[in-house]
Amino acid sequence: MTKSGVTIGAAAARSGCTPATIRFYEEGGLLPTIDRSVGGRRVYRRAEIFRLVFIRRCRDLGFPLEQVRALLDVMDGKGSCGAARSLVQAQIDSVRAKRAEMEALEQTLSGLAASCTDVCARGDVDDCTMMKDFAAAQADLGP
Amino acid sequence: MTKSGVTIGAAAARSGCTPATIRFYEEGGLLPTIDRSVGGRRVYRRAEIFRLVFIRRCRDLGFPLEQVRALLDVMDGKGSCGAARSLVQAQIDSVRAKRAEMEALEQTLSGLAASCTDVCARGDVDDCTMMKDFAAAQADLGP
DNA sequence: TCTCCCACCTCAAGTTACTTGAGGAGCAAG
DNA sequence: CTTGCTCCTCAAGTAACTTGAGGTGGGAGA
Repeated sequence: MTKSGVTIGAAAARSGCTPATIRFYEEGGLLPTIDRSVGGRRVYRRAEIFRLVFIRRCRDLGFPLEQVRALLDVMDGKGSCGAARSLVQAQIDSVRAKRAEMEALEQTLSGLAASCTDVCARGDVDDCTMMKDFAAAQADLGP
Repeated sequence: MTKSGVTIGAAAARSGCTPATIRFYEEGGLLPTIDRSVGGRRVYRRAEIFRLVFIRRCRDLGFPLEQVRALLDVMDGKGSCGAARSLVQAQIDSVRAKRAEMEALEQTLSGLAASCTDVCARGDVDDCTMMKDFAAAQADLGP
């Protein structure tokens, strides 16, 4: 039962990151310095892979790397639970705002497409109501 | 009634872009070559400002510049209405997918925050259920 | 054992859509 | 005529990676 380690490829497969991304994270200090094999290859153990999965999950949840760094600090005991909670709350707010924006976009775009589908019989640009609607939202341009 | 033109600052104010962004668009070919005053300053007229507003609106709707370019081609008569329609449809799909993703994120994050708020009395990391939950989603890491 | 090829290594540059900064010049007001 | 704002160009910086060039290592098949 030696501390068996795996190559960057295996770590990538297990964490859902690409090898290049993993190296990038290491360079950015999100991972500790990784041990190397005799041949100079990186050797990943459980703890590192866990950390990679954690990072990956945070990224999936939309956290920017800087905040992932802060969350890792919390995980490492270098920060308070409250700090993590407020990061998460901020992220919730941000996601909620983005979701609302997406809903509005979906509405607007659907409207554009619908007007086109209804009115434009052929593919003639001059008659395309959609392009007109695109422009219609454009308020006064001044003199 | 000469063709009165405005400076880049005024064009920026009217279009909602910044001067730097406008120059960037010009360099990227989204705008035609802009006339210059005697002193070498860019002079914007109605058509250009209209174009800027159009670009701005497309960007607000989430279109990447490459697709904005395609939509501008349509507006310029260099593309079919059908082409524009399929771009818009693709954008709708993309926005819809993103919105769904945002909803899921909101759920997940809210769950994390709630578990923390319920259980964690103080700001002690060791007791923070949230950080545990972050980790909990992490499946088997292999040997 | 030899050879092959894939996975790995480093370093540099490219991507998107801009933003920021340095260094210099026009232009209108006081 | 001097201030100070806006403008000019060119270069570099940003997030979060990805891609590519050029070179090494190591396990598998012949």
